[in-house]
Amino acid sequence: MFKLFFTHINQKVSLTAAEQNEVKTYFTPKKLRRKQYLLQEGEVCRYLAFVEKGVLRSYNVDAKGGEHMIHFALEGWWMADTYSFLSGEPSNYNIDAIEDAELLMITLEGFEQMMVQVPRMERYFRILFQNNIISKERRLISSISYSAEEKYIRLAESNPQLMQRIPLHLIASYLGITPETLSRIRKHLSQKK
Amino acid sequence: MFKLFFTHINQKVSLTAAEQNEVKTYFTPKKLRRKQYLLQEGEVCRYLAFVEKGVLRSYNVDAKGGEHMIHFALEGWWMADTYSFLSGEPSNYNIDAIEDAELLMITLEGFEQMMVQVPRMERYFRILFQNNIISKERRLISSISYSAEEKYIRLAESNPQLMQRIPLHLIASYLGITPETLSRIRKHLSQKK
DNA sequence: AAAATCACTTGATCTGGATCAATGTTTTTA
DNA sequence: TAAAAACATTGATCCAGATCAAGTGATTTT
Repeated sequence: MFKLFFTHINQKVSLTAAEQNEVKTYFTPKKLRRKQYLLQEGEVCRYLAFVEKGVLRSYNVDAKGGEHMIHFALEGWWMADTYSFLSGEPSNYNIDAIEDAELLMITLEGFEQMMVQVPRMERYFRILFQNNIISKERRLISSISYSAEEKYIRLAESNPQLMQRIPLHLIASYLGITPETLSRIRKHLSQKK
Repeated sequence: MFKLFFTHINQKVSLTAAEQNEVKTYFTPKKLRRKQYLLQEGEVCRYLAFVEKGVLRSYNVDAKGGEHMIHFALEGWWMADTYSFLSGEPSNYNIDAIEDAELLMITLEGFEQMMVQVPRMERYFRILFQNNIISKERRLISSISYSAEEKYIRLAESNPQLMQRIPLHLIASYLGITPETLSRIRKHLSQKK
């Protein structure tokens, strides 16, 4: 269950066997069926989840009932509504599984305790957050400075795995464009080649 | 010089006098005149800078010569091209001063050493990065899901200080809209009231 | 295995915000 | 303190991408 988990962590910081055993105690495994919610709008996000298997997404619903996909997480990624998780305020987002998933979850209390007890995990998260900032920055710039077609190309290049795993209408939503526009972009790109 | 700096840090973690003295040794002060560059496109971003005074911005220049403002930093904020700073790759961005500024700067080597030597600073940055992720997420959602007018309102509400300090055409650029559109939005909003 | 829902495509039309252009205003620089 | 540069506003026009509408497979549900 913790195989992928420690592989990922040990890529950034090296934990001793003792540290690994301690870290394990903070996490609870959970299985999620396709379409099952991990978090629903209005609830407080109680868990930060590591995805061992499957795919999660987070999204919100606007005034007109339109869904906007905010994030996704494949194997090896983390998922939560960071704001709600850290502040304890109710979330504006939903998180559910796009594919059956296996998660390792930690509560905020567990997380904070672990930061104190296992300094190397604080390092791990500092580094993880650094990298997260870099990729959010990339997405932000994409979203502000590029055309719909360029956004799609940049995403497809930086995350080719996604295209296999996530339905196109969700990719469109993630890019902030409509499925119709994405369909036309893909048609256009395939004709070019 | 370090007054605001330690005020900010001590809001998140409490440093002892000894820790403060050690932390100081990693930082170099620097003054920047209005319009002076801290970083130019093509250079590696060698410093992470804390803004003691003044205002910085980062921006890039697109193929058509258009400038896109990516970030700004007022007093108490940090500024760098995170990606270039951490990876050592040349930056695609420029950073300069919008107002005369006083900075405290640290190199990557200094930063990494400080993370090891002063664990409480690693905690500080872990928390800083957490919060940074939350605000980037907010901006991202704004940019994907809201109209130009809503984006402006959200920014004005979450960062009222900005409106006083930063010229409107840069605010427009930060929001990913044109100055003309921003001008019309502001006219429209002022007529409403 | 029929019905319902979901995913994707294609076409026609509409629109928010961009672009182009001109003018006024404020700030900087020499 | 005059000239130049930067900033902001307003108007006219244009277009990338949204919206609306309809149709075709896939996949899920019963």
